[in-house]
This record gives sequence, structure tokens and C-alpha cells, in this order.
Amino acid sequence: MKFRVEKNLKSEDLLNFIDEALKKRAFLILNACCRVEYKGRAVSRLGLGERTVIIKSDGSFLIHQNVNLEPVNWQPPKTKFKVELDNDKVIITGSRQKPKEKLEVKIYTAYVSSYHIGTDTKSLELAGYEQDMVDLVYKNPEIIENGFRATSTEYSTSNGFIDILGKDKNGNLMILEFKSRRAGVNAVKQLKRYIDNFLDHKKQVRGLLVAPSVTDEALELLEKYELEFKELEPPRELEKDKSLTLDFFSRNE
Amino acid sequence: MKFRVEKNLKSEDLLNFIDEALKKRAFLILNACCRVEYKGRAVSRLGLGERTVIIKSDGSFLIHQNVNLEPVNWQPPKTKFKVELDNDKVIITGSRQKPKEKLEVKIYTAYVSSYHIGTDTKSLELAGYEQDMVDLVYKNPEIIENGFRATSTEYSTSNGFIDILGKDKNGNLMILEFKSRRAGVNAVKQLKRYIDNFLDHKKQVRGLLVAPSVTDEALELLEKYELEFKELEPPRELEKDKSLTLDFFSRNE
DNA sequence: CATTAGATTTCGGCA
DNA sequence: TGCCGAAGTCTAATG
Repeated sequence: MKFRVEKNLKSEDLLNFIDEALKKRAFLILNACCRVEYKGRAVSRLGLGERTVIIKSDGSFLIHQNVNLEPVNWQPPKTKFKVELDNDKVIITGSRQKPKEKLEVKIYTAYVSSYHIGTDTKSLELAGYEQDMVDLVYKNPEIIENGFRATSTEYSTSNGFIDILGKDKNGNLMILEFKSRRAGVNAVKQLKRYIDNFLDHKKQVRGLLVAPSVTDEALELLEKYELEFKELEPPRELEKDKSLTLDFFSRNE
Repeated sequence: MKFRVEKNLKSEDLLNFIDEALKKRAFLILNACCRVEYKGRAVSRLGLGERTVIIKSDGSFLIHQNVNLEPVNWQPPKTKFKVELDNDKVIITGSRQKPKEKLEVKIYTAYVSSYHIGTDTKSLELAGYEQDMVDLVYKNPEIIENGFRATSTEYSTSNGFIDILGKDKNGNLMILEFKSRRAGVNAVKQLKRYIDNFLDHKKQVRGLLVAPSVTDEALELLEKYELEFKELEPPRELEKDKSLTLDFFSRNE
């Protein structure tokens, strides 16, 4: 993860810092004394106080006070930002069309300014469990194919973590990407990015998408990239969930 | 504002850092590679990835990915925390009773760790709510139509509370239902339920949906039920602007 | 303390 | 793109 952290930036430096973060589409966090104004779906004003300002890489804009789960002011993804200096104070303006709205933060003092660029390819699994499939295959590699051996899990690359890295019976490197539900083109693209990390590998590298099913588009892309698909249902977790839940509840009593 | 920032803390130091922040009831922010598990109202799992973990002074617990306004996992205020070392990895567990739930973050690498203790006494001033519309009409009934008089607000029925009950210039009972945004079919259905409470009324009962706009489906339903629509924008002024008294109090920040 | 309605709801799915 | 419905909704107000 790349990051930069600065303390007590002066206005001009803060302006440049924020500009840099926005340009890099980083995840920006400011601890600052500020005023906030919002106009759009409603109108609101927040007087001087110390808050945490966050701008995400997708243009989400959040201002958090010290209390409450919800941000006191915010703007959804795809917000467009403008940063400027006004009377030696940095003003961040987030604008959106449809609905037309604007969120303005006037920064009086910035205590901690930081941004980072992180990789996070995993999405939340509420029902199906990718991890269970990975565990299952890691413990029972023969499920994939005869002679397959899993060598490592969560292998780190610049494009994220490879679920399982292994070798087939001929010693060829195998990269396995798991999906607990019907896999789409995104899953194939992800797998392709992992493969690209091993382009200079001596031996052949096989990419394998493991999922209960794939969309037609994904299948086409797999063929184009010369990647493979292995059908595998996620293990039925009902029993396990029940025991885990019971365990959790009984533990705290 | 008091704060402390550390980069690339080792597990043991991270553990102490978090402990310190919790003890001081500070606002804690971690940029870390982690796994997340939640059990309670639902069950969820989030594989390895780089995220931003936040613990507020009131015990709010948020885990943000690089995208989306909403946290991917969270726990409301008053969450109780436990921090421990497991296999050289820091695990933060946030627990709550009622509902019984638990959020667990396993930290593999902490890039930036920071906490701060800030002062923020101001609360949000907000305008543009449904209530503002109701207040406006109650004080200025002529907005609705010539001769309209508002007789009561929050009139209780078996189907809920009627926003405004009044009479038109001919003495017909009028039921007003307010929406601060574009009204849909649900708003019309609700108005219809209120009307049904007065089916045995001697005089004619007029149902009026008051909103900035309506969907086409809602308009159709209004016609079907023989109800009316009155276009009205919610007032977009803060109390501060309207009231001299409030202005006086808020002047000394 | 339980219930309820409103929200700058957000978010995903589907037409 | 727009509308509908769900959400671990959250939050403030009210009985």
C-alpha cells in the first residue's frame, strides 16, 4: 500500500496535498478544524469544529464528527471536487448533478492529512462463502484435478491476493480464482491480471476460474485469454453456520 | 487537537496503540490489510484486502473499502471492544448486546495508525424537511388554496397520524399528506387509508397530497381514488436565517 | 425501554 | 437511466 502522511500542513501545502490525492484517486483522510455547508436535497450548516473528512477513490465524500455511525454530512460516489484557497483557508467543494447538490468544507486547521492507495479486490459475502470454497480446495486439492497440489493461499500481487497458487501434476504453475456465485467477466479479468503478474515465468502458467457457473460472456473471455473454468459449488454452510452462531452465542453467556 | 500518528507498526506496538486510543476514548483510524467477519443480525465475511478501520469516541465501529459511501461493515455506537494478539496478528472485536452481534477485524499489516482527540460542540442545522413544510402550511394555510384553514396537526387515526387536518372555504374536511421529495404510490396509498377513516363523514372529504412532485404512477392512482395533488417545495431556509432570536444565540461561537 | 416514521437515506436489481 | 424495494438500515422523537 502506498501512502503519505503529513502533520500540521499550512494552507498552501494542504492545497497541494489534497490536489495530489485527488489526482491519484487516492483515499484521502483529513483531521481538521472546519466549517461545513450543504445545499441540495436539503440545506444544512455546521459551525466550527474538529472533524474527520474523507474522500474515497470513487468520489464518495464523508464528514464524520466524533460521534454517531453516520457521517454528519456526505455526498455519494462520483462527486466532482474543486479545491481552492480563500483568505488563506482551503475550501473543498464537492458537486453533483442529479440531484444538483453541493457540499463545501472550509478548513481552518489541518492536523493530520493522509492519503493512501490500497488494493482491495474482495467484496462482501453475505450469503455465499468464497472462503469456504478456498478452504475446501486447499484441504482437498484433488477436487480441482488429479495431481493438483496447492502451494499457497492469499499470495500477494500488485493486483490483489491470489486465492490459491499451486502446481499441476506436470509442475505447471496454477493460479486459482474463486467465486461463490455465477462468475462474470470481471472475475475473468481479475484472473487475467494475476496471470499477467507471472508473464516472465519459465514454465506454462495455467489460470483457473473456480465457480458454480459462469456467464456466457465470461466463458467467451476465458477462451480468448486461454484460461480454464472449473465448476464447483460452494460447500453448504448451513450446518457450519449454525454451530458457529451457537458457539458465538454460548461463548458470551 | 491532540493526536498521534504512527507508520508501519508491528503487531505488539499496534496492539498497544489501539489500547491507548480506546482508553483515551479517541477517534481511531487504521489503514490496514485485514479480514473482517460479522455475526449477528446477519453473517458476513470479507476476505483479505486493504481498508480503513475507524473507531469513534462513542464506540461507533466502521470499516470502509475504497468505494461506496457506506461502510462495508460496521457496528453502531456503544460497541464494546476487545483487542488481542493471535498468531502475531492483532484482532479487534467489537461486541454489542441487543441485538447480540459481533464484528471481528483481523489485521495482517497496519500501514498508517492514528488517533486524535478533538473538540466539536456544534451540531448540524438542517432545513428542508417534511416537518418544515407542515409548519409552513400550518402557519400560512393560504398557500394550499384560497380559504383553506388548518384545524389540527398530527391527527391520530388507526392508520397513523394525519399531517394536517383542515377545512376548505366550503367547510369540506381536508386531509393533507406531506412529502418533502417526489411522492410515489406509497404516499397516495397512505393518503387513501386516511380518507377511509372518514368514510362515514357527512360532508365531502378531500384528500390532498402535498409534495414538490409526483411520479406518473402516483398521479394515476390519485385520479383513480379521486384525490388531489398540490405542488409545494419544502422551505430551504435555515432557522438561523428566519429567526432573530436564534441568530442572537448562535452569534457567539 | 420499545415503537415508529423519516432520511440529503444508500444500494442493488431489473425493466 | 429510472423506479422499486430492501437494509445488519440509522436516528431522533415519542409513549
